[in-house]
Amino acid sequence: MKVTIQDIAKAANVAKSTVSKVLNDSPKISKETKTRVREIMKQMNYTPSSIATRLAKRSSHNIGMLIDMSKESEYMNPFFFHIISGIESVIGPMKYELTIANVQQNDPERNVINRLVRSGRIDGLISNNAIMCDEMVDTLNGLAFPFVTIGEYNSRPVPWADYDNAEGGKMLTGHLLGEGYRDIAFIGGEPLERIFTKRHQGYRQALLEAGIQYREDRIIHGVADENHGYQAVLELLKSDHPPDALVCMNNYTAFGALKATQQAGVAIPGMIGIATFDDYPFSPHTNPPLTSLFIDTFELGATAGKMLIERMNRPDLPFPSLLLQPKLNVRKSTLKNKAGLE
Amino acid sequence: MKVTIQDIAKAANVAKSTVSKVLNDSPKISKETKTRVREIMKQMNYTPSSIATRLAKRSSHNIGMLIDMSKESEYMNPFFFHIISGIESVIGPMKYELTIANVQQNDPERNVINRLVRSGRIDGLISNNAIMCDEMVDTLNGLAFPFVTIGEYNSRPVPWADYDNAEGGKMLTGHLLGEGYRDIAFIGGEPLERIFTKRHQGYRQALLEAGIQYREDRIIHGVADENHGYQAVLELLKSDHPPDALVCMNNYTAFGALKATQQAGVAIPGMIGIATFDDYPFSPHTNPPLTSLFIDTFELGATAGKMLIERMNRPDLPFPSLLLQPKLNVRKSTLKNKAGLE
DNA sequence: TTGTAGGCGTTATCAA
DNA sequence: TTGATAACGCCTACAA
Repeated sequence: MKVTIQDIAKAANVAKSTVSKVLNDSPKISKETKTRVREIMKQMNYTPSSIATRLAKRSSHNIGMLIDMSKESEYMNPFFFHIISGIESVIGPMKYELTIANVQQNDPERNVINRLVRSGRIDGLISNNAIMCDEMVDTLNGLAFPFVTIGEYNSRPVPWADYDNAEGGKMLTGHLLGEGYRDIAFIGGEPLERIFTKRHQGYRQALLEAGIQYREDRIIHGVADENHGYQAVLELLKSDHPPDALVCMNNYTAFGALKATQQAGVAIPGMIGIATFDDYPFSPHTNPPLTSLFIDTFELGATAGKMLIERMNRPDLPFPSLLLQPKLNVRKSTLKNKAGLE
Repeated sequence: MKVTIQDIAKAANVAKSTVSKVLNDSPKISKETKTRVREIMKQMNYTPSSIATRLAKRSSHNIGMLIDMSKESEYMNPFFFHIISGIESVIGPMKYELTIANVQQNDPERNVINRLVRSGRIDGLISNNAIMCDEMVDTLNGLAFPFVTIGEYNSRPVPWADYDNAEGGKMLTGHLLGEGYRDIAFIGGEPLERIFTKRHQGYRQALLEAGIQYREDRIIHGVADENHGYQAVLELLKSDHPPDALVCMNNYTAFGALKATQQAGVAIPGMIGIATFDDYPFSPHTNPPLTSLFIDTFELGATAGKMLIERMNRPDLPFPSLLLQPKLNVRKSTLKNKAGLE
């Protein structure tokens, strides 16, 4: 069978409490005993049972990450690996584990809480803000259970980490303005989406600062996918006075926009500039390459991880929130001034 | 504090062993007691400690998934979410958890084994074959520990699930031949890579079956990334008799190939056909859209999950292995016969 | 510096 | 049908 602390104790001729102290490198144990016991542990290939340790220590040393397989996939998919890696990069060295749990869409949310939190399976929780809901937040806070949201969350006191979407909207729009575009449409996103609101806000502010009239009819709401991008832009280009630039909610929207534009025979970036949120790995590979807003999702994960650990250590501190800065990757699709040069 | 089985027992005026039996729905407990105890559990908001349960049951009810943040990211990135989702879709309903662990590259591999396996943290393991190595396999098998590899593994007895890369090679090459291409180069992949070997084998067989001479100099080895694809194809196109079609190791290679081809002013698919392994989400969005080989990575994950569970239940059965079939998504980049039609 | 005894929250084995 | 009691494998006083 598995070798236990008892076996080691017997083999070393000491009490198991002594072995335990060696395990935890207690200063009360003599150097000699330590080395001797360790030697034996090595010989017998002993690894302490983490489950027993956890039971005794009353801590699972485990962090949970919520995903929604059914719904989030399109949004999370390209970032998931990096986010996970980021989280793992900070909690791994601290000997924490990462447990991934799927949260059913219509399943009463409490289940996750019971399954993960109340059962003591995890000591802390990281979740996408799209999965989180007020009810869950209240339960979690009621339990004084540490958690962090990836993505801004405002309707409740929640610690979160996010990229500065408003600033991102400003950056994209500002860049387009700087290139000389003047009539910029915003494609994709539903009015009530948290993420849309922020991005749109930045867009609007950039216009304001440039002294350009904000036009409600330049905001084309809709699902942020290729099809909507395509349809929306097709429509726009048919109008009498089409915009001369587009800010797209994400790369899929931008694909649709590219397709529609090319189909309509409108030159990019000469006649129209296209910029987009979310720098997917393939943004540089479209035709023309897409100017897009890069967010370091590894860093985002790492930040969320750090915040969570911090929160677990000092639950008394106020809810923190952290805004990371995106980075604009300028590519051909918006280089009006150099159009045709390359 | 947390409410325990003891508290419930007291409140219900029964022994904690009775409560335990209610928890496990033992047939030896009367209906009345069951409902009464359950009522109290609900009232007191009781959730059994999963750690204590596990200690008592000697099972972690937890499955480990190995990742290599440092190295695999490029390969795994686009598939990771789907693979995880697939695994979770089968183990989740069985109340298993999924723990993600990062395996350090140069770290003596044993550490993972100790940390995860010997410590009893997990009951089963799923790993990419690129992370697995013979030493680890031997240790795992020596421990009679159940595990499954995603990706074929042949140098040791290992249960694995994979897509049929040889068949994929045949499909891509066969499709090109069917379109009338005759001189097909294979771009990317190192001779010793397991995955290259298989894909190349299918490529070769397709040529054989079509009665076309296999030419060693049509195999352009190298890292499967954009840069190599670009350089390799640029070189090829400069030669006196360039190939009239390309099979690329992955989408990045294909990007490079596209770029080089366009730069050289060679028409796709009229003058040259380009097809690639791995249907990334952006394959349809290149210019022209890339014919590529789709693999259902959700299904791959699910299959690995099922195999692992099966293996944990009946460790006596011989090592299974499963080959899933890829699907060819034909797009414009290889439609020689319809070139210019669209 | 080491050992003894009890506890962590369940389950499992017997008795009752 | 229920209840004591001893595991499970480790940790933590407290005692020696």
